[in-house]
Amino acid sequence: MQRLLIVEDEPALRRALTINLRARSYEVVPVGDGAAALRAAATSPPDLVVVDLGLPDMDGIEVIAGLRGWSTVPIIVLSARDSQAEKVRALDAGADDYVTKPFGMDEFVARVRAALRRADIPQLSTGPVVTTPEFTLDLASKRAQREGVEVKLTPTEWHLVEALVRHPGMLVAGTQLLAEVWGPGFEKETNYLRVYFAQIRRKLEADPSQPRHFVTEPGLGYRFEP
Amino acid sequence: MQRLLIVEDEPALRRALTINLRARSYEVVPVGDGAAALRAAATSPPDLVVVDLGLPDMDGIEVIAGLRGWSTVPIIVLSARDSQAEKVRALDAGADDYVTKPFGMDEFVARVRAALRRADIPQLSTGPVVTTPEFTLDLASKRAQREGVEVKLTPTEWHLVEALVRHPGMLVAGTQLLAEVWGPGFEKETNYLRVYFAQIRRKLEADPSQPRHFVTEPGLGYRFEP
DNA sequence: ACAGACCTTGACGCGTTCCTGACGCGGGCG
DNA sequence: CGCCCGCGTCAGGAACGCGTCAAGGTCTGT
Repeated sequence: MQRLLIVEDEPALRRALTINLRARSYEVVPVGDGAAALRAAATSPPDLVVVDLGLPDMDGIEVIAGLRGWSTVPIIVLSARDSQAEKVRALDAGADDYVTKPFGMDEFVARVRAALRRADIPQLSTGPVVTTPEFTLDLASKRAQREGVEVKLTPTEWHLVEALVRHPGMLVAGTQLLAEVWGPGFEKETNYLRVYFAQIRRKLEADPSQPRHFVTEPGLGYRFEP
Repeated sequence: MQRLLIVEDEPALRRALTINLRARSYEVVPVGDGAAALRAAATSPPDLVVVDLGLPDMDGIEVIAGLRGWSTVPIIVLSARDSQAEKVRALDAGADDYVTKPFGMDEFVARVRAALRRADIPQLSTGPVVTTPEFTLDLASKRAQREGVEVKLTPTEWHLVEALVRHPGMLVAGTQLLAEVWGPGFEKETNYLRVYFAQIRRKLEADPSQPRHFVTEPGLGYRFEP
């Protein structure tokens, strides 16, 4: 989860921002003045900072400068002032975006997403990883290992595993898997499923003849047990 | 000098942007429609793209999507439409900033500066120097050495190495590499990858027939192992 | 104009993957 | 009790992807 630092002195707006961002499952650290903001950023670095220009204790520009001295965290500025000079000052001080009050919450959150996305590009993404006691699957980087040793899966095996693992614990009909992996029109080729699940089990399950994670529900479909 | 691609159909505004940005000593490539924009971006990649949402030949969102398929270049959107839904759509399609017309030139240029600055921040996880037990790559100064001795890579080889090394340990699809290095439309030319990876391995790997760092995952893509 | 480096393109051999059919097994049903 | 359907297993042939090599074409610097 990504942590956002909100620097806003007006309690009503601070509360509104906090609630809205938490609702989108960000971790939010709300503070009310610049000194607290710099302190919070230093102790536990956030992934993005939202700062109001009109703070009681110090100018928002100073907060930006204080952060930029040692951090490249994305900064979004909030301000009631709409003058060009003010925007230029904030952006050139190191802000990444400038939003004028009043603003729409949807737009604001979209700008937060954009800023996080831009900053995250170099990050070594820990993509969706599926873990069981016996093997782990990294769907993003297409890595699979069973009891520590790397296992190689073929393209169709990956495709089939993904289609099933996407719904953990759920029962997925064979026709649905066939349509997703081989395309519409292959719903009758249940042979494929038998052959490929046999290979997948041989590579990933401890006892391929008695699968514990890639389970067949006779007559219904298949299920992945985490 | 940094090159900016301006996509704006209205001649007056296109001219005004070009003049103002050239006055700040940017190199400006002005085009009038989306097709020309994608063509220009593919032939000589810009450092930043400014795109108007209201284009004669295609929706600006399509231009953004077309660029984002293979490039992470910063994109600033211009639009006369002020609706939140429109802004969210553009930002989520991959735009970095959204400026509503009419806008002040000073603010606009400041946003250009901010976007360029953000894109320029060196990638934290993979610094400009990549090191493995057998060879070292300095992406910034385009120098490579294997076991101490200098090795020369051609421009295309560098481009391909960069595209892959940017995601260490991750699997990168062949089509993605082709689009990034040769441009969109070359996704089918898998020959290029085989030829160039053979050359790269011959120059950098200890045993080119059994590569340890530039690994190919049959049917899936390629992977760089640090 | 010439030589060299670089990029593109095609052909060939090899290994792997995918598809297909056949066989055996076990449970449900008449 | 015997039949049938669904599932797991196995093996062989076709098709595909990859590595390698070599030749032609383009561009650059001399």
